[in-house]
Amino acid sequence: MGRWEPDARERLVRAALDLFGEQGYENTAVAQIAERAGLTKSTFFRHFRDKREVLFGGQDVLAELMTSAIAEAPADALPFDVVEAALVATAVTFTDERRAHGPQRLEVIASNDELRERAALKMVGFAVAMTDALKRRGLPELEAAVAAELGVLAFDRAYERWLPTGGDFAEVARRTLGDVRAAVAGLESAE
Amino acid sequence: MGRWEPDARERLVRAALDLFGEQGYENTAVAQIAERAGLTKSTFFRHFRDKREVLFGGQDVLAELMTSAIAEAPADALPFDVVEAALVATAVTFTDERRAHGPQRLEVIASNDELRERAALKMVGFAVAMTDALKRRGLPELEAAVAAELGVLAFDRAYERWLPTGGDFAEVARRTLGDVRAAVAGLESAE
DNA sequence: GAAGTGATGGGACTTGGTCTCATCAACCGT
DNA sequence: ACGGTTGATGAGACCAAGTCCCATCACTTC
Repeated sequence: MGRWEPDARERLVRAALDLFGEQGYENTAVAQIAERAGLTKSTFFRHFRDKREVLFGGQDVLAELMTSAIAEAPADALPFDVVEAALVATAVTFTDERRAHGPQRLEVIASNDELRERAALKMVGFAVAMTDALKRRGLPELEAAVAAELGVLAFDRAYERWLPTGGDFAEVARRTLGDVRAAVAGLESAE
Repeated sequence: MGRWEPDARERLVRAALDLFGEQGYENTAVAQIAERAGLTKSTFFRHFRDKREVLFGGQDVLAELMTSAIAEAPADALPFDVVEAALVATAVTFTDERRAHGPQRLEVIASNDELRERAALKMVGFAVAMTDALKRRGLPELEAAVAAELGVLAFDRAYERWLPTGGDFAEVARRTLGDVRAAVAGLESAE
């Protein structure tokens, strides 16, 4: 594996994050990101499908962790507990290093339509992955979809809770999913 | 309001749908769509923010219908009933003419990543709109979000149910939301 | 040391999208 | 009827995203 400087991909991510913060996403050209990373436009697109993707690395790993956890959950576990296992399984990826550039990343995403769009697609991807995994356990299709959708909602909120404080993501995820469950119960019972 | 031929916007939509069907979305250039509609690229982008948007007209109207219905629902209505009112309120837009090019539209969207992305964003838009409207009624934030998310799920499925058969969308929406409610209840009670 | 492999550089090319200016049809008031 | 205004369109320059192809270089292996 011939290389000049190592970690081209990570260097691109850092350069992108910095430049987006300095000048905004739209005012930053891909060529400029590559240049700051000591690379070229060609190499950038060899590492990322498009300009947006540089902010969404590793989402496929998350989906994989979720589906594995769902597949391996005890056969008699209740749907919500299976979903909880899926969220907890992603905790290994929520490292301190990831937390470091988290807020900056969220800010950039919030500032731009294209990026919000990509974020939405990633969430849908999680929902689809979890739905399929739940169906494979024999859960009826609609129940699987509902459970997955609520799981993604909880995951999203858990991330936002975890970012400022840090700590154990698994714990935050469990608590957040518990809140969602309570909210569901609240909807069912008349007020 | 000076014009040469009327209905430029609709002509663009028709031309786009036809060309996408014939050659695929990616193999169709905006200039080509405009040409078939007897217009130019400039005019296309005056009517649509980007190439994708030509397939997603009127989504803002839907969001508006939903939020209005939620705001005007009886003060003592239960959350799920408010959401039901929101879905039912959109029925006026589901005309036979819209049903005509529905399948073609769905097929094109399914064929392309960019378009699935845009579709996902539109759904998120609905969810946000409904969440806000529900919060304005005094519903706790998380309950509002959960109710909205489930409403969007039902809306999505109702549309796919309605497309092949046609008929009264309001009826389909009510039935679909009922199914979602039942699924939620199924998740809560042990199996 | 020669051949092979994998990542990179470089540049041509297409197309989406923006911007600016000119044009033309309809409308309006006198 | 006539000139001015308005609003939609045409035309073309321009930039950046993304694709493609081929040359190049570092590192490995035999």
